[in-house]
Amino acid sequence: MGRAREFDEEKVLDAAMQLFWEKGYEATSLSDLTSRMGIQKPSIYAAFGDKKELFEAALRKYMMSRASHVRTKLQKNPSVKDAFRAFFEGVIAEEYTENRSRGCFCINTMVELAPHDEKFEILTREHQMYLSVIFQETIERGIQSGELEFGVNAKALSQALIVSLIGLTVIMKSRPERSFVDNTLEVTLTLLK
Amino acid sequence: MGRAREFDEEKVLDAAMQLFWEKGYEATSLSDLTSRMGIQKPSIYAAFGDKKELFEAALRKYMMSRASHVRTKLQKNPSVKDAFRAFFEGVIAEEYTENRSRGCFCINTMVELAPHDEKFEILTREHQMYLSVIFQETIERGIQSGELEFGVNAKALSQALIVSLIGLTVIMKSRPERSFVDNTLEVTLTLLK
DNA sequence: CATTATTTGTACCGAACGGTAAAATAAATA
DNA sequence: TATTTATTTTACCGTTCGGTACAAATAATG
Repeated sequence: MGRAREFDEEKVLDAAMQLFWEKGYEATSLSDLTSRMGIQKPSIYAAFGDKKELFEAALRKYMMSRASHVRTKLQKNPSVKDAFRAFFEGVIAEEYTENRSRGCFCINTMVELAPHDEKFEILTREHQMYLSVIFQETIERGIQSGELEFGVNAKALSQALIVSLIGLTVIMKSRPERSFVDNTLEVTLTLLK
Repeated sequence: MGRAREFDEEKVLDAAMQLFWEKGYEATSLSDLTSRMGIQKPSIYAAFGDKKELFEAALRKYMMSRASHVRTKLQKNPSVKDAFRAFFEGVIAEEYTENRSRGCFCINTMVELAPHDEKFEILTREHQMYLSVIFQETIERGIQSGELEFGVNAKALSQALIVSLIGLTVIMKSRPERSFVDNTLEVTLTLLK
């Protein structure tokens, strides 16, 4: 019964995600969204609610796919040290390949919205904690395999690596010389020694 | 000749700085600014130009005072390790003391504007590079005094510390448990051996 | 085929946006 | 004191904002 929806909900949500990711919440207008999503405002409201709810849906979608990507990448390599190196190098390469860096949607939101909106404070914090657990599991795998020393504090170390990842992601938005991030990565990876 | 200005340019610029620092560029309206600065829009335009120019002036003022504060803090302590620890702990305490964290105005701008405005890409990058030189000089002082090993790569290490500082500042916006940042700090400081 | 239920496009809402013209005000100069 | 020059206040500009009422369009149901 009733007219069938003409758009793919996942497709248009993905378009909204890209836009919010690039421009942030405030700087993205509904008119920007209708162009990019290819549907009109009433369709957006019917499917996702108001602008903030659409933003939240887009952010959740990002976080899901991001966490899964991180887990996959870290599990791919039998060596934990190599896995972290490859992961960080991948993040760096991505930013330096694209003409303009998008960084991380979650980090952008942590800066723009978390201090003024408790919902996003919680949402972004939980995502970072989740990533840090993925890091921790990887480190524990390295301890188990004997690649890392038995005495390593997996939790603290994983948290420090998350913080470095955030710092790297953020400073790359200012396009520092490549040597800056390369130096940083080398020093940071010595924490796994 | 002519009517004298009734407001203190430094005072009202400082008020604008606080506001932009808290809310960012897009989310701060001219109406917000007139309330906080205590002057009307034409006075703002006469003294500072348009919204972006006012923002830039506010950011420059912030960066100056920030760099000077960092230099002072690091120079105060004869021990380089203690100096870095005290500095990082100060940054952390500041965020956890205030009800809502403002973070760092420069970092906020790096996230919000640097990817879409080359002027702010350069401005924020140069500030971070300047801070990293201050870090580097401090580390070199530690090498000279014998507190740090002679073989330490002062430049790379200072860059890694800057990245950790950025990461810490950003993640605190999501109000993680105190143990998270404490762990991170302990691990990060091991880089100074 | 007529009815019903839903989505679509259009057109519009009041409010807020960044920015400015112009008159009123006040200080310094002549 | 009259004039000049700059600043302040007020009122307003056109545009865009997020959001919605409404009617045309379209699909499934009876």
